[in-house]
Amino acid sequence: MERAQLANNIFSYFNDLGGEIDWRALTTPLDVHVTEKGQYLFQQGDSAKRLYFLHSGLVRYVSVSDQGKEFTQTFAQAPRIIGSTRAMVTGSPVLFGIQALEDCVISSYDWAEFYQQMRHDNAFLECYLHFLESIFIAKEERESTFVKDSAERRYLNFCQAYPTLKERISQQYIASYIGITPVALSRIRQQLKLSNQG
Amino acid sequence: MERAQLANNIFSYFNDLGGEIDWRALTTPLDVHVTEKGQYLFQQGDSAKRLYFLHSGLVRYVSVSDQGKEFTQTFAQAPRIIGSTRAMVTGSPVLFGIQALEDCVISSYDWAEFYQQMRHDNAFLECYLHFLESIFIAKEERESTFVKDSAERRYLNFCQAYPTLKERISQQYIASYIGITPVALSRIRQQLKLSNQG
DNA sequence: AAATAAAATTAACCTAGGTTAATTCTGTCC
DNA sequence: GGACAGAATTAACCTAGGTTAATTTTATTT
Repeated sequence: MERAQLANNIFSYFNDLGGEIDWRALTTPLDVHVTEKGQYLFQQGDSAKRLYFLHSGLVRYVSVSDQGKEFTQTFAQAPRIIGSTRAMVTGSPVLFGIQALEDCVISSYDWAEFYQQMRHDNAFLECYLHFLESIFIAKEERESTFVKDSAERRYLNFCQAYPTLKERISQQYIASYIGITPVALSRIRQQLKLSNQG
Repeated sequence: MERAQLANNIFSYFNDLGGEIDWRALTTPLDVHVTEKGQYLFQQGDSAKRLYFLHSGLVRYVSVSDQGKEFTQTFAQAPRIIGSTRAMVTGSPVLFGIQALEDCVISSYDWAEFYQQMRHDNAFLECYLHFLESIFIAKEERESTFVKDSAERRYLNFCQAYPTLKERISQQYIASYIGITPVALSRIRQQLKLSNQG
């Protein structure tokens, strides 16, 4: 894909958030990354002060606990902004890695430069604001499902919310997304199968 | 407290998020609410399309599961913006109630009007954007603690992060904030006492 | 198609935290 | 200061999900 084409993907993604953004102020060069299935765009602990955009493919945000257990925070499908708001804003190391679950085309801008150039555009600020609102709402819903629902409910919710993802993602990652072990997920699926047969 | 004084509290809170906001565009009238200890500002399921500001006091965001169990999402201390971003943005009923843990003075603006009047001010957008970034980051950290840490760790984290809150809040609410029962929290405290004595 | 590796299932056992209920402690109201 | 209510503790028992390990299924590679 051409660089100009990639940039256009990003521009129209932002515009679709509800604005008429004037992109002429943007002169920051765009980087292109091709990440193969299984590989990491960046690892937990890295510095990741860039705004990434997933043009094609599928990734997961993985964070690893002190005890070495992997936990999937999010799945993200193209086309979408990806990356760590926290790392971009605070400059601190990322709390999760981004792993490609399928071959991906990803591009990126340096966030500080991007924001410096675009912050004077009202339409841009409004779009970015809507983006932040949407990811906040998603996190809030996720928080609620973790505390209120059983693992079985969380699995059913996932299947209902992401019927297509369910087919593209291996079960171990679904388990790590709903916060249980693959063994427990298998058990739950077994029980569901039995109870559905009546 | 005078209405003008209350409005100034809100203005300077926003300004402190890093901007020079021109508030002259704002003509929306401000409402004043006085909420006594134990009372609710609004209940889960209500429509809450206002931007609330907590001038004094302490509240918790409470959501109740289908099985009738209470869960505390957040504690918020004055001075702070409170309310539901989700309800303001989507217009859907709130997923949590706000309960006063101490007597509170709260004021509010209709969000849609407020935003309509202020959205043309770049400095305002930037400040609100920083606010959204900060609440998103807080949620992300909370998500991570829920999945990675044991209840004991979560309790210790809470005590370290909010040493003063710990004294002001009854244990049952701390338990519901870290996602366990009061009985379990009591057990954990007991174990900590024992292990600290060596 | 055979060989290998990775993923999913199943079973046996274990543990953190839930549940219920009795008991003590801490207010706060008259 | 006595009486009552709500909060916290403790104990006994229960359950969802973790752990380990053996077995089968499914994907990859040659």
